[in-house]
Amino acid sequence: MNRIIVWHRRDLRTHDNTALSNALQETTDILPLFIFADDILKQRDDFSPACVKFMTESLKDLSAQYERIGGKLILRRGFFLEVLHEVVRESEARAIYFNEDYEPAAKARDNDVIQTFTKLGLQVRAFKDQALFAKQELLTKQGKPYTVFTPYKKAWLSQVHLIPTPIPAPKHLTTVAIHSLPPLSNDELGFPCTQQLLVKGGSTEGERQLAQFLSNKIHRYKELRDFPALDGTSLLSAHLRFGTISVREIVRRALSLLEDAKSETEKIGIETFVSELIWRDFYFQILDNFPIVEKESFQPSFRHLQWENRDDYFEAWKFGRTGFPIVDAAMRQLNTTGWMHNRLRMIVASFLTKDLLIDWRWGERYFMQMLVDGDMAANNGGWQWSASTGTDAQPYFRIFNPTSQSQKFDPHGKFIKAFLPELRAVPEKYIHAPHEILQKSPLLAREIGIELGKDYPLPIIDHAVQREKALAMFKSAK
DNA sequence: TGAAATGTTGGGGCG
DNA sequence: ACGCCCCAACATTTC
Repeated sequence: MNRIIVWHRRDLRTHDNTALSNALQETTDILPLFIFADDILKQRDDFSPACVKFMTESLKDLSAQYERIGGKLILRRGFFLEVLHEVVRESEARAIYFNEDYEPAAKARDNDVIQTFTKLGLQVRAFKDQALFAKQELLTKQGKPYTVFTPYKKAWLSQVHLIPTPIPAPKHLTTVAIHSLPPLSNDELGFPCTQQLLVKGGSTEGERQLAQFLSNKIHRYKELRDFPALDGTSLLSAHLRFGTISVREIVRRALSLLEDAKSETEKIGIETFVSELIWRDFYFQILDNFPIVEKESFQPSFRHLQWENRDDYFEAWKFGRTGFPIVDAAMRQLNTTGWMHNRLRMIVASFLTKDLLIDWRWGERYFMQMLVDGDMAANNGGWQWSASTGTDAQPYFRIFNPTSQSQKFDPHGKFIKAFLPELRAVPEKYIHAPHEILQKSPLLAREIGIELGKDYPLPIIDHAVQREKALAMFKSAK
């Protein structure tokens, strides 16, 4: 019997899937498996309904892909090890193949699986798939993992020729008939989702999104990506999170566009986008090589910062009631759509940590509970960067001014007004700091019919004051 | 992948 | 004509 279980986790596609294509080199008798894992669903509070929704949509698409080529995706629910035991017994498979993961809990689980089933005589193999370079493939001259992005990026680019050519989806395989659950919904999984997601799951959708980005948007990526009112970003984050697209495929196509780029801006657009993918690899290898970052600041000197951690400020931040329009609009975008523009993620993270003086881990967890693309490595890396506690973090004294960030990146308040309808009548001049209407033009407030402090909150803090407090907090920790 | 504070320069008003 | 002051614009330093 030459039957291989291909255990899907965050690689919900059949094309250019390393574990699957390796299995197919040995047999066409494939048992594609996905486990709705109680290990995760029951015990973690950092997995979002939005993620679950994207995942279930992606599983439907994956299921259809397998059916098209003669196979069948087997869905099961339970604890990982128990389900794997069942499936191994029922299918009489000789091997389990999967794509490796870099989160501490997942690594522990996978080691467990390798140990357990190797002992039972199965062949268990883990493949690199979600990253282009991972683990310790790129090391400094001293033989240590990189902790600074720029030299990491240089090393990454010098090895770019090693990235394997993507493998097309298989044409045919067969799956033995064993029991499979019907696709489960958000409600059935205990994660009811009320958000209106901007992106749909599934690799069919991922490919569509990618094609659109590469043909229409990547050329102006550098110019437009910082403006949340514009559609300048790739919107591929959730697809990358669940592996509904192959990152190798993205890089290969981006680089081939680079070869025949006509203008300098076009080149820079493509390079900037690839650079973002390098950040993604960078944070995978940080989490893998320095797993302490999951729980603690990377910088030892910043592990005992005296955060104020005021609950009332945290609530105001979460629900977009801080009185800083750009922050509030951003948080409402997150709450209602499960996604937030990258520039805004930096603004709200700086605001939470350096204006509200709240521990970055509170924000990190809230993002994981709300984001459709929540990925531990990237989310943790981003938060630690913003909080100045991480590898290659911004210096602690680099503190965003929420109002000037707003003026710079949402100059007409178009994004703000899209998510804060109560401010629609506020003129451009005041949209970034509406409370100034009270001091500078009290008549205007009546004219536009808005009562500040009631219809929209007054600023809950004074940026200049909080900035000084943040500087003092960091200085005393040093 | 900042912002604020401080320093420098140069033009224009003015005695 | 000249020095002085003011201040905007820009540059540099500091947090």
